[in-house]
Amino acid sequence: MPELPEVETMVRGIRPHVQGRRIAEFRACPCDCRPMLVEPSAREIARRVRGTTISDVIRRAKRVVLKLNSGDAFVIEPRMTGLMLIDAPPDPDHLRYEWLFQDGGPVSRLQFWDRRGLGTLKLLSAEQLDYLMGVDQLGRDALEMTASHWVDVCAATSTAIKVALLNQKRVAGIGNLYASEILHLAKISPLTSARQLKPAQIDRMTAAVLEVLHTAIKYEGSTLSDGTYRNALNKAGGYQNAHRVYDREDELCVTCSRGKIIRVVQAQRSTFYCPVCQPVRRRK
DNA sequence: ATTAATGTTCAGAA
DNA sequence: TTTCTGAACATTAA
Repeated sequence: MPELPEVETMVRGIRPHVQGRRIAEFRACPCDCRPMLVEPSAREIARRVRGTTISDVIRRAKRVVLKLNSGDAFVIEPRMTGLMLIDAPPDPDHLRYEWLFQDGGPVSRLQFWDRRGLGTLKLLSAEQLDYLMGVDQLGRDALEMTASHWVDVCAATSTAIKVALLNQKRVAGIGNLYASEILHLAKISPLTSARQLKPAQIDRMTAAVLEVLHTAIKYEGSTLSDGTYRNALNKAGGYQNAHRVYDREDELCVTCSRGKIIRVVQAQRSTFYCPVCQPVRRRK
């Protein structure tokens, strides 16, 4: 489920291990497991990156970017179940691609694991990366959003605010889990039309986005009951214990202690909220 | 034993 | 133009 906090955790976790390292080899999973979207071909990528050095590791929305001193950059989208791991124990079922570093010392590895195989890996030129970094293809990063930016985003659509938060062209980085958490903290009904949000609500949402995402990063993301998500050292995150509404249907609301958390479906995704704290119509 | 659900993204239809 | 639907895949729960 990597959303912004999980991808940020991946980036912070792998950076000290791979920044400045020379790529001895890039290769697809040696067991030739299920294919995954990769551009160009794995063989062509291997040819282009052999001997280059990873100059920087950054996050763009929910993607991991490995910048190379050649100007090219790897862009990895974990999507549902992708992981970036450092020197992980062997797991031929989940390993998709790996980078080998030698640098004169013992071999160490960066690996991309993906249980479901929905993730993608691309090698982009500097020009292609510039395009990806702009706000045309992906919106402004959620951590960079000010109240004024949110006013613009909300004015631009009449869809439900929960659905708008998931649109990566409007704002980049928020996914299904954190959208529910943010709206509960902000005391906004997920069913409210984005355009109908009052200034006070937008202010609360602005603060809630930063509070929820920064706290989730501090706890190294959420590992759900299926245990899929892991940090770069293959350890589970801790933010799931702080979830206010996500996957807490029928539980008592932690804020008001009166409402029961309910689950509804919006845009074919589960939304969790407290009908007492997050009434559809604004109070007073 | 089938069906629904799960984190994300995008092509194609409405 | 914008918004909605289904598919990509693996695994688990009902």
